Amino acid sequence: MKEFVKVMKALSDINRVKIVKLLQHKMMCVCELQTALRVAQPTVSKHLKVLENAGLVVSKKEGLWVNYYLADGSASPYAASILGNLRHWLDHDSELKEIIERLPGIRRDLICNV
Amino acid sequence: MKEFVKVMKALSDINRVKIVKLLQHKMMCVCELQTALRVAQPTVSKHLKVLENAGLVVSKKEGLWVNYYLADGSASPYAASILGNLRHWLDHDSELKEIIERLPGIRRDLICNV
DNA sequence: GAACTATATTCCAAAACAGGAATATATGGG
DNA sequence: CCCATATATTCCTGTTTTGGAATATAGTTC
Repeated sequence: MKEFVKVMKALSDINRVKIVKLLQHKMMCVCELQTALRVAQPTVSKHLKVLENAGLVVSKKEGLWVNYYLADGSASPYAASILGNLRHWLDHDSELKEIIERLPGIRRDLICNV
Repeated sequence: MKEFVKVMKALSDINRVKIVKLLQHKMMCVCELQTALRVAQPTVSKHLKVLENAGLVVSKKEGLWVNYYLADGSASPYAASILGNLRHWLDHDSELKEIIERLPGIRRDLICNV
């Protein structure tokens, strides 16, 4: 029950849903997500923590960056199921489409000083 | 997006999830749910409003009572899908099982002065 | 229509939540 | 070791959410 509610809670914030939908396209680091969502860096970090805790995303530290990926669902059957649904849900959301269009230009090598 | 988040928000409260799971067994009125959940009557009414607004339950006024049923999902594809999953999810939750056991004894004709 | 009753609404207090500024942590390069 | 940088954490503030007490509403019965 608690696990289920945790997944629901994680997806009951618009920015966190956006993050999940963005990660469907490619793995992203915090600074890329920050640019995509136009919010402060700590805000993104905290949302990612909630999502990871619910088993919806996973992180992999790679050098100075932390890359975030969609979870495979093995951590939570609820997360797995909703992630499956979200693969086709919300694809026509205008707010989301606007971000997806900007996505190709959002690259860490342009945001950071690589 | 807003519709999806609304469904997630509706199911991100433990008492509301309990209500959905209880309605899988039978339609119930407010006073029966109140007894089942052991919370105040306005609390139940408000939770039901949130669930109905998300397309997860429907209400039918019948005399002095208002009966609540699981929605058929026609109001929201997100609600429909999650309701489908919830049909088998959480069946082994202990907190929920405790309520289900009490369920046969929770009848409006015993609670109210019919 | 007056009394009763099941439910909804309003109002309030406590708790949880979201966002950003400031700060801490950790990794890489000199 | 020191500096720069990407991310995490802490702290604070404003907002939302939850729950119950009090009240309003609507339907039933007499």
